[in-house]
Amino acid sequence: MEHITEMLKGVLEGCVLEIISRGETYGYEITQHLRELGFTDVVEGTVYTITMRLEKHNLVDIEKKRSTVGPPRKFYTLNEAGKEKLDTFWEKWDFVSNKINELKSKEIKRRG
Amino acid sequence: MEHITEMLKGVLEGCVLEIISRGETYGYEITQHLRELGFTDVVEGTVYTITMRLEKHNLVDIEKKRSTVGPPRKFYTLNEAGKEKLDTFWEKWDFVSNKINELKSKEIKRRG
DNA sequence: AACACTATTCTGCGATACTATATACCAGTA
DNA sequence: TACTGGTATATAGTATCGCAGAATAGTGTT
Repeated sequence: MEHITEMLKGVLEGCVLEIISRGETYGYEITQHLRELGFTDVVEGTVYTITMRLEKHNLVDIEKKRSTVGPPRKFYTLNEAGKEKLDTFWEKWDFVSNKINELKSKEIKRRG
Repeated sequence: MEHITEMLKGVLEGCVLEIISRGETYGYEITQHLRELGFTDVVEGTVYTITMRLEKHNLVDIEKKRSTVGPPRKFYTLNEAGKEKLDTFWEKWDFVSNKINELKSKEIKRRG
């Protein structure tokens, strides 16, 4: 699926939070998870801007570890604030997606 | 529900297209529909920028009609291009929302 | 050395929704 | 007449977010 850029706004960060919540991981690996999920066009730069934002907002803890296959990796884990942010994200997601599916399936009340 | 601004990016236009597809309507009324749907914080200005975009992209036909309760209304109907855009929107929505719900519910494959 | 692969970092851009405001039209009321 | 409130379009400016594209940096292989 292509050209879903705009539709990903506001949800990609939530997806990254969710992925990090499953266990410590780093940017490059997050990108691969997203691609496997089906968001095949996501590139490293995009994920980088998100992880940078998570750092800036103090939602993650960071640990740098050496790798045998390349430069050091920055491993992320969610801290308490990050977990709260993730919970809030899913609440918003449920709300918005329910409303949109409602619109998709239901008749609209028309005024006289 | 508040602060869902970013999550609405990319879907609000689709919602407006869907609302117009149900029958000719105008900006102010579209805003009210969205508010009734649950997007209570959507304001006229936001919808206006969307309808202007639809006009610019030639997705709607326009008819100006007088009103007994205020200034003239600009009624919109979807043209063929608009209907195609709407179909594409729902395809993208189904794709994205399925993927995200998948992420929400499933385990992630972890590599060794 | 040269190359391939992994991985992070950086910067500027375009698209979108929001804020705030201005303008205009009409009805009802004092 | 003047005022108020609801209806309705229009516009300028701002912030956020994902993307494109490239640079940089380690490590192992040839």
